[in-house]
Amino acid sequence: MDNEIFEALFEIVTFFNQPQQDRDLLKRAEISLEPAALPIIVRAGRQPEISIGELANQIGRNHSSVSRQVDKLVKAGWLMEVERRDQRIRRVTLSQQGQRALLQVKVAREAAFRQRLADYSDADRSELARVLQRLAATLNERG
Amino acid sequence: MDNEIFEALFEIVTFFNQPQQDRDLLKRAEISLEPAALPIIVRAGRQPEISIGELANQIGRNHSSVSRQVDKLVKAGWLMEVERRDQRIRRVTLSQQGQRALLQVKVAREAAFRQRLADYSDADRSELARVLQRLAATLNERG
DNA sequence: ATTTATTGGTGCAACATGCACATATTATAG
DNA sequence: CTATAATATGTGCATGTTGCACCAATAAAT
Repeated sequence: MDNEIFEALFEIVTFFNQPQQDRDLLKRAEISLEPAALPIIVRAGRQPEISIGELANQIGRNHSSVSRQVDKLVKAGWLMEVERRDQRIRRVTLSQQGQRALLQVKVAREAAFRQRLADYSDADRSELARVLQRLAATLNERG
Repeated sequence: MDNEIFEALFEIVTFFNQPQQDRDLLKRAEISLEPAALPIIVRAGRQPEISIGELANQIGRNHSSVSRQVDKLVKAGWLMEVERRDQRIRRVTLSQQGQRALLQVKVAREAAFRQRLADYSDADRSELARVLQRLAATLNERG
């Protein structure tokens, strides 16, 4: 049965992994943000004061690459650097502009998604919300 | 409530979007496949006889880039070219080797995922499977 | 038969990435 | 307290990937 759960999840995740959607989205929202930057923005939104190393680790790119991407995003005003307690660690947080951008991305994604749920009754939605929320919480435990 | 559904999905999708996992995975499975090639393999698995253009559109990269990636994957034996009915269109399908690789990736992802479900009872799993399968089917309707 | 549209391949310049190494800071050992 | 090790990031450089503009081949439309 875990197999079925996983198969379905694989389909769902694959469906959402369509950078083309994000491009159109960013264009429509008139946000001048390269799609390559989105993973950084998303993670900065989930985890304020995230460090270069944590970003690199989560996104799966070399820290040097992430460092240079973050340079750009800070310069462009999407991220803000936080005061350094440990001087080695550069931590960044979404700026207000960044938060607005992330929100717009979510809203646009949601709009595209909402259409697909047309056939769901209120009870269906309620169940879906409950099940997904638990799954999200489970996945985010620990690591 | 749709908002909550979407928030949870966003979290779940973000969790799975960790290329680092795929790297480790491919290494453990001893599959010499660059992570950049995975989206192509995955989509070829979902949609046999997929064309360069469809791949490019779904993955969000330029067709020229995809064309060159596909060159490599064919050369390396992961993909097979299908006989051309329309001579303009190059269609590819997973080779047996490619199918095995995709399966291994799924199995490895599943193993990492399964650990997280430790707290789910059989009933919980059953419900999760049912709800996710319906969602996956809903998302895959039409285009 | 001619024109138009579709599909994808190629040269080229720009950008992004990883590696190896350097630097700065903090933690640890003695 | 000092010396050493560990951590976190930044930089130069070589390599790889990407998109753009254009071209060639094929198919569809007029």
